[in-house]
Amino acid sequence: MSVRVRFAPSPTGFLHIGGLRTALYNYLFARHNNGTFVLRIEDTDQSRYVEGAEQDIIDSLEWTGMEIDEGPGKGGDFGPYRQSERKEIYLKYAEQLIENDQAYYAFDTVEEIDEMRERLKKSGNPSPKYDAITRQSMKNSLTLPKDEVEKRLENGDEYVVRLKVPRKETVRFEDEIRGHVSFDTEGLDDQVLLKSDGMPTYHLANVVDDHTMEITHVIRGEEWLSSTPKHILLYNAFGWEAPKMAHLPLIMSPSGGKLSKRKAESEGIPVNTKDYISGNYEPDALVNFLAYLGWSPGDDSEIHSLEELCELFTLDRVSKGGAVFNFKKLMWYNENYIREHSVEELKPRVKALFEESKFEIPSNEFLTEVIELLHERVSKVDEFVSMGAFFFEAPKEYDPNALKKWKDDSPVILKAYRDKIEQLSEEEFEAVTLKDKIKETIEEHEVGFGKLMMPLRVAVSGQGFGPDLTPALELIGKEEVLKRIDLAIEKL
RNA sequence: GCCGCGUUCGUCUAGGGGUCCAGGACGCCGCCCUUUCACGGCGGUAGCACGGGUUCAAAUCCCGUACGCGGUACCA
Repeated sequence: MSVRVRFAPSPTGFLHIGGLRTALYNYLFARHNNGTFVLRIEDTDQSRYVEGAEQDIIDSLEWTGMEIDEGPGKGGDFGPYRQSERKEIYLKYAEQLIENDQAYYAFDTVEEIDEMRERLKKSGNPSPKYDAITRQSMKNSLTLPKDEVEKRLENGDEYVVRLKVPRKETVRFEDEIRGHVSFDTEGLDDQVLLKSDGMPTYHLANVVDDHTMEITHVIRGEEWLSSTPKHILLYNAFGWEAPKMAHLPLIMSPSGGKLSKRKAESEGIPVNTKDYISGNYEPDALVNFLAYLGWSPGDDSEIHSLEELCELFTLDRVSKGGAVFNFKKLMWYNENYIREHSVEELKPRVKALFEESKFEIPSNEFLTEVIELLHERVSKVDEFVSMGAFFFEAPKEYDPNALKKWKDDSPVILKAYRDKIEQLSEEEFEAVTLKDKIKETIEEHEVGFGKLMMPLRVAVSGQGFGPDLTPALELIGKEEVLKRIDLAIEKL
């Protein structure tokens, strides 16, 4: 049987970076096995539905280069791929379970259930459940006379369908990542399968869909591990074979705990995929980084394209423990990929960014040189703009940090250099010559290289770091360079 | 509380009983290259949570403890 996996996010907001990794692992697994990657939208909670979330998910996947084989908008033989559009299917299966005495109608109101929990808590039960014991004293089709149940259903009374969880049984399953896992049903409650609004809960929908969509491997986050026994019970109740299960370690925040929006962002980590898109990160860097958060190919390699990752990925190499999101490592990946990309590849994106910032690009050659000069120095593609703005305009202000290098004798030395290069013709105003003049100047003043270099850099760029200086001067041009030096001497 | 899952350098990880006084990567530190900023190269720092077994031999297997994380909803 060919491999079929699904990424099944719920459209309750923008795609979380953890969700993206889950998608990635599913995708890699699918491609590695020549299988099918399905996108399924789990929109069964109408109260949490967020407009645009589904599109955000699709856009995010596309940005990273993951191709969806089946899904909403894409089609496929197992649709529809939105759970809200499959409502009748779940109803049918829920009724089937009731018929087979595997599930039952329950008419209790939320208040009545709360009351029951309160009561049990008071009498010393720390974790009251709607289970094999308590269901006997609740209002459901197991306790109510048959005709009353029918009457209530006919009247359109609100009800839910609950799974009849056996009282004392051990549910065992083999997790592809964790190995043998077992739970006692005693700790489970009679899971609601069908909500009173007619929508299925995640548990029912996911089991029905995974089965009817012929999913072979369920690869999802560890937060689902605890509900897996309910799912296994459901597969058994239907008489279906359960797919293979693989529970991924969670991505943690540097301060510990699940990488939640609030926590992550307070620690400087963007949490939504769209933040990485708008933040101009390299998609292949993010993918590479995410792939290695909880997985490794087992050798000493670090850099792999999506295609290579597909080739390398196997579930048995996924680690079990949670993985802390290491932002600096992401940035390392990002730098790496920027350097790997050629100037030509980078150019359209950099051009757009400059234009966004209202800089006028004099010529294609000019832009090429700017990119070349900065290529090895930027961590993120938008830094071409922040770091390279001075190619386009005089610094508006001087970085206070860089100004520490501006000493009392700086104006004198700088002035000397200025007067030297002023003698140069336009044609002579090129990097090598400019560098020679620097040498001349420092020799005459008997100072070190930095004594001139740093003030010059500050005067021209406003910063203490940046591209190779003399080629930058050449690119900016004689007139403008002289102007900036004069301005700096005057202002500083 | 209860249930479950985890635990190798600060972080991501390699490591399936001897070849491990534990390897790689990020970070950090130093040196080299560069009379600037970087890239790059080289080197260093630092870890098997703890306690008991099993075994000639344990990071590796078993049991406990601690700690962490997850779940415990008509949310997914």
